[in-house]
Amino acid sequence: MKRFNSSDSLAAFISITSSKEDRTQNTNQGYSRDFQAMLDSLEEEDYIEEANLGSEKKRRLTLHQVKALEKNFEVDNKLVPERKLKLAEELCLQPRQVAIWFQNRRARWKTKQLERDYGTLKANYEALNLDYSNLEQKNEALAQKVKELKAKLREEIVDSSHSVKEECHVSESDNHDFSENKNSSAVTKDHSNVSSSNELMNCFNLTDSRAILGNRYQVYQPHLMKLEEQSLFSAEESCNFFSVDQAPTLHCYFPEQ
DNA sequence: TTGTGTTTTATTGCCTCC
DNA sequence: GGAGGCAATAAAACACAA
Repeated sequence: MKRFNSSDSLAAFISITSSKEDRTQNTNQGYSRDFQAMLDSLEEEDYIEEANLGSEKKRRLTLHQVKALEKNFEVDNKLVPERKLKLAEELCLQPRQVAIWFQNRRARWKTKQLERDYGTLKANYEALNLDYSNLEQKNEALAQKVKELKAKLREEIVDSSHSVKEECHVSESDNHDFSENKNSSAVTKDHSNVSSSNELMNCFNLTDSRAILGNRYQVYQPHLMKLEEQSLFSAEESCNFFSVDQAPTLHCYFPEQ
């Protein structure tokens, strides 16, 4: 527990009188010598009276004292006992007053530092928030674009499916002999009937959407199923219709192989 | 002049370190 | 256990609008 001792009162009195000196220096310039003396005596009476009454009224430090303390605080915000005593002596203050001033000054500095940190964090948060909003907008735009492209792709698939059906119907009537006259050995794996296969492939000369479609086989599989369902061709015959990567042949395409 | 909000000085109680 | 730091708080001093 820290308590004042008897020397503190004396130091307080010294502090008070020194404050008076500074104050008169600061405020009473420009008066006549007599008037100045009168003011000095009046103020001295006041201070002595206060001191005699044991008044413990707070007295603000003079500008000179505060400036000196601030300067020392900038050098080091902690006080070692030697520096405290030296400062107290230089500024006509109690060592305790110097210690208290530094303590309060540290508290003020800490508060300011917290405010600065808060400001920095707030600025960082706002910048980050802005970045996030921008990214979110870009993300939404990209999602919209993907949606549009998917819709477009669907349309193209539907269109091509219709055209395949129509073309196949036409082919069925035109090449009726092909499907009827052939027997199981008509289409052989030696690919002898190249010309007719070319014709057939022409029927399926689909719009080359290779640029759009990544995996043609998968994409066109439903069409293949429809063709099979309609019994337009045998399973073997329907093979390889969409293998546009190769020269049009009647090679069967077996994904397992 | 006065009420009110802010700043500064000082106290108190607790904690840590040597 | 004493010295010193810190947080919380009191109280005086100060600033300022009405």
